Amino acid sequence: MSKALRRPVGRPRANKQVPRQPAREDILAASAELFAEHGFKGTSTRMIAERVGIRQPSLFHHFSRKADILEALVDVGGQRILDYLDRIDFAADPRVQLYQLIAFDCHFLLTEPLGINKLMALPEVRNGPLGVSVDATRERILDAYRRLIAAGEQQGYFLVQDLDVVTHTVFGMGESVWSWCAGGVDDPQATACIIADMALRTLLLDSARLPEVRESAEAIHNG
Amino acid sequence: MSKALRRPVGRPRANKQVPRQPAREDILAASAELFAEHGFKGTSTRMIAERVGIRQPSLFHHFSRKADILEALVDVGGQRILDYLDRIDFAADPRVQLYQLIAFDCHFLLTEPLGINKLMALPEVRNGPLGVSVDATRERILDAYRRLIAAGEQQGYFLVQDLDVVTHTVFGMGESVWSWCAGGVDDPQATACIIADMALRTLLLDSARLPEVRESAEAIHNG
DNA sequence: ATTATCTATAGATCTATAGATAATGC
DNA sequence: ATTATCTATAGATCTATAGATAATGC
Repeated sequence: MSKALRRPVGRPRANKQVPRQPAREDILAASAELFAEHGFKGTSTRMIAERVGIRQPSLFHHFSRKADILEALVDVGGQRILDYLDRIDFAADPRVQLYQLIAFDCHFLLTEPLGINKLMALPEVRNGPLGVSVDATRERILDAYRRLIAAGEQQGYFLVQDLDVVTHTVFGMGESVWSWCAGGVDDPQATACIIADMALRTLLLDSARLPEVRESAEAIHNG
Repeated sequence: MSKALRRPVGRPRANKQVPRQPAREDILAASAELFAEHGFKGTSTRMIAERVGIRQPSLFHHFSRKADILEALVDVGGQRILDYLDRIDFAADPRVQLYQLIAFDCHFLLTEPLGINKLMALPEVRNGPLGVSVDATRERILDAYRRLIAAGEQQGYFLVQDLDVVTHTVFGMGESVWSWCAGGVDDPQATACIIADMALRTLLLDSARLPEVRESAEAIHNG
């Protein structure tokens, strides 16, 4: 008998279906979709439970408060990016590092299965009790962008009129994918490169150097 | 006696304060702030009423459903932009027209008093019953961007790798201001120009021409 | 014994309606 | 007479708890 068909521990579900993955995973996936569509307050625990295929109070066996579900989702999303930031080499060519950062950011947002990017726009995430940790994460990402852009300017590669405005705008170029890629995108890698290209053109004094920056970035990425 | 001190028609408010502007205006302003901070569902009619200084059921004298408040707010924001779109001259130099569109968009988002831009990110606006009209507005704005970018490419001014990706990203550069200008910005006009500059550099094959584009845009704007 | 679910429900909201009331306008 | 507010409240949620139950594990 395959393990998947074996009845799991615990009372069977009312709908008699056997879950194919742990309920916790199902809850997170269902909640991510619903929160993105209806907002946190606009999604009732009943709606989540219904999509998962359990009764509403059963949710509380896995998460003791509704807000904990949102918190778990946001944590997952933040961690992946923070891990990447730690691998940036701030001593290397800032043009190449920035290209890679933007491409990674876009690619992550385009491929991450739970659509966590959309959750970051929820007022409950930005202003709610989670606000503190989300803001800290966001600030760390922005800071990486800011440092790379400032370094590129100092080394004479970039034209920067106002560091803060430029940083936020470049950051926004990557983030903006979530607002329209809802249905996903054919080739996330290619899209990420187009956006990274555009971001670099925004900054480079000599945009003729873009091809070599792109090549270096891809060489390191693949090597 | 000044008109402001004269008691208005109707039963006095429980807090005994005399309103200085029509209740309807107060309700819209209070709701815009609260919706942006807590989301639509996360804002109760009681919270709105409290901020306005009236009792909760009194709201329904001005708006018969809570959703009507949100709808009124979104309509105001959309109309200003749509009016601008009608004034675009698609026969003129697309570089200049695009520069002006981006600058207008940013400037509007940075100065519009109710912060309506933030409301556009609410799931209830994007996916709710209002979705239809909001999507139509958004699509019309995107279409203006798309047409100008395509025209610029055809006339040999712009480099466009993928019209859709480029259009959304350029559009997103303007929109991204709402995510960080929460507290407002010192010089909205200057910020709008920096962002329009960046957007054009993203597209221009020959970025040395940017100053003349900017000058033309400003000349028309002031003329 | 342990686990994951179930049923039933308490208690706290939240939206909107009904009908009274206290002003101004004429 | 008209207006904008008020008080009181119905009816519909929604979150979370309590305690029962139906599986597996040993």
